[in-house]
Amino acid sequence: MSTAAARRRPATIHDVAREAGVSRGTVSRVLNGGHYVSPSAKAAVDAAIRRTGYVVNRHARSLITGKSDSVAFLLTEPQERFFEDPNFNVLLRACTQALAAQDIPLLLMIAGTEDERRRNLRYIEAGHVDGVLLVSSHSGDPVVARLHEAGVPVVACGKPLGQTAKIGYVAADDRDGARDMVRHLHASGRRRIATVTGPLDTPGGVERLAGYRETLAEVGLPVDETLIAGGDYSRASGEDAARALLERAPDIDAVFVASDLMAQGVLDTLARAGRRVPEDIAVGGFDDSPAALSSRPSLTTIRQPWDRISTEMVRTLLARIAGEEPAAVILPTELVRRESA
Amino acid sequence: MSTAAARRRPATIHDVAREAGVSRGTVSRVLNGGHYVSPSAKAAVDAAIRRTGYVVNRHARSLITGKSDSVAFLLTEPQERFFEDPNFNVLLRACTQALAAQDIPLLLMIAGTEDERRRNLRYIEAGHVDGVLLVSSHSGDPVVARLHEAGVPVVACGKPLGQTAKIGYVAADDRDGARDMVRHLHASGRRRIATVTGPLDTPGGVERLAGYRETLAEVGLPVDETLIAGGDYSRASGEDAARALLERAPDIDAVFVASDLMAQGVLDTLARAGRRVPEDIAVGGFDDSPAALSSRPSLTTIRQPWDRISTEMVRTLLARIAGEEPAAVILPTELVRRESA
DNA sequence: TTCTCTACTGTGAACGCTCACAGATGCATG
DNA sequence: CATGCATCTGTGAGCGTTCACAGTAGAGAA
Repeated sequence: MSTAAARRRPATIHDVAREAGVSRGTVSRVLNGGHYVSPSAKAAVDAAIRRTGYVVNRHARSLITGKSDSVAFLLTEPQERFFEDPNFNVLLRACTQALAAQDIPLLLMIAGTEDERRRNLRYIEAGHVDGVLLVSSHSGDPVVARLHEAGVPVVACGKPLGQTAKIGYVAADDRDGARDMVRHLHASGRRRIATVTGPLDTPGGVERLAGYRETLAEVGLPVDETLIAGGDYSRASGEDAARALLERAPDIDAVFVASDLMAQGVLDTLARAGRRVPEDIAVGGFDDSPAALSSRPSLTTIRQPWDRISTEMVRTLLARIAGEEPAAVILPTELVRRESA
Repeated sequence: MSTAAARRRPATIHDVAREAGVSRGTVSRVLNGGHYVSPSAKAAVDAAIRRTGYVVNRHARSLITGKSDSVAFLLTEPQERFFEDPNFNVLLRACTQALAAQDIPLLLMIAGTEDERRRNLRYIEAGHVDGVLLVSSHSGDPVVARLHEAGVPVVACGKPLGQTAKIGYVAADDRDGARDMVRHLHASGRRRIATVTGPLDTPGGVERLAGYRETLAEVGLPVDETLIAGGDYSRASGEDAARALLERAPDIDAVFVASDLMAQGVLDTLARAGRRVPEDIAVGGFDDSPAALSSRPSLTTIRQPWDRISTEMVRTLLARIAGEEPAAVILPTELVRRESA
């Protein structure tokens, strides 16, 4: 403490009690809702708190209550996703702020490697957090089962695939979003509509493909398997998929791409192949990420309500912590029309 | 606890002691380095810990040690930056992992609004975290002074501007990076080298401009103020700046842009104005963000060593917490040659 | 009056850990 | 044989809360 002001010993509930001329118990009651406290006592305590600058010691509180009043944001993605996907930013930020509004700190945990996974699970299972906001897309993630087994309240972002356990989750209506996009492409006169899927071990990948299939059937278009190319949400995989599609089916007039990032790759490949967008081929993305606006042409896409997803995740998790049953929340998406379709 | 396995009462240090046939004190010593513990006792305790699945209760520990063994990552940026800037992702992720390696959780705090700022400061000043990794670029941020005053160890990302207090920080060598880029442009034959600056109340903005000026002087080129256009790191500001430059000095043959995002805007404007890159005008960026690779043409840029910045921030902060004096760490940048220059 | 009920208040006992201290043991030294 | 020292071990106190409980006072009912 040589260069900075020394840290004073912070005021305790005892100091406040003495200052206010009441007992610890009364101060504690004021702190926790103020029931069974006379107005005069409450006023005295409030004043004493202000005068002393008292802030509860959460460690002491947690020690006795057995709750930590904190929540983990656990990411079990391979690292690249976290980098590339701009949605994580929004999600993380909105969750942090929704929690901050309730004075609950968010612990960020990243479990990329097996070692990190073990360490984080250990921490969580030790009861150091009251609940977990889980971002994990791959099918059959062992972390999900482990957390459930340990009895830790969990809310996932997106429906956890391949889980027997009943886990609460919040997700955008991927299937409906895909339907909207394909309907839009069809309504604008396209008849050879291809798709680039996301990874099929993720809920988004599966659902968006399902929506694509359903809509083709609905409008009476044949589902042609050569029009379906697989991607992994990365830009590069979009380029590859578009190349494959152009080769297998040069007559396509539209592509529904399961993410904006891949759509950028598709646009690149199409440009290189001399196809004009949207004149020759319409392209629809998914996510409404910043990339959608900055790409050339700008992307028609499906907006996922990330801010609402975040607040719902937090709300659902807090309810779960309070003892409610796990629930699934599906939120509507929105078609955003721009230049590419 | 209806749907999930009930949470068992976790093992305490007492349980371990009984299981190992020693006292609490001995277990505690094993937990904290194992000094003054006989090999046989240590072995018994280790075995007992494994058998009971014991994990320390950090709340109890913190209550007596007065330390929290956690660190805050505090962001006092206006929100947009957090979204747009891909560097935050890398920084945040690397910090989380560097801390995780020491078993120190990271609390994510975002102080966009005044209310959030107050809340977070209150939390930090109450001693709920041992130190703060601070990301705040604007000059004279009151948060910096407040934290310093409260005696909380702080390490900033980038030199804090307009602070009288001595704050430790870690930064890339912005000035040197700018020098490298301008030298590179000069070496490739360019003689009318313009620049688009970052916001001049941020260290990056100031230093990169300084590097630009120094290098022009060094190679004997006149510093022409009409060749300097201001930006705010956003893509849109890059477009505007490029337009202004083309108008004021149509004969420029190179632009050093202080961020990749702005450089993308510059590329857009140049393309619209019919200038070819790099044939007519060379463009150099800064950051080596993903955008640099995906832009067309790909951007020659300056890589900031974000992974090293992160690990150094963590290392410095932990040292600071351990009582060392605040230090400044400047890390070298690297020129990445691509198509645009 | 006496009893009951409600509103309020204070007190001791935890929560699980670390730290200081006291004590024990063994070995080298005087 | 006493003394010192280093190594090892157990014990009690206390960190700052909350919670259960006991207790007081006053109002209203019997």
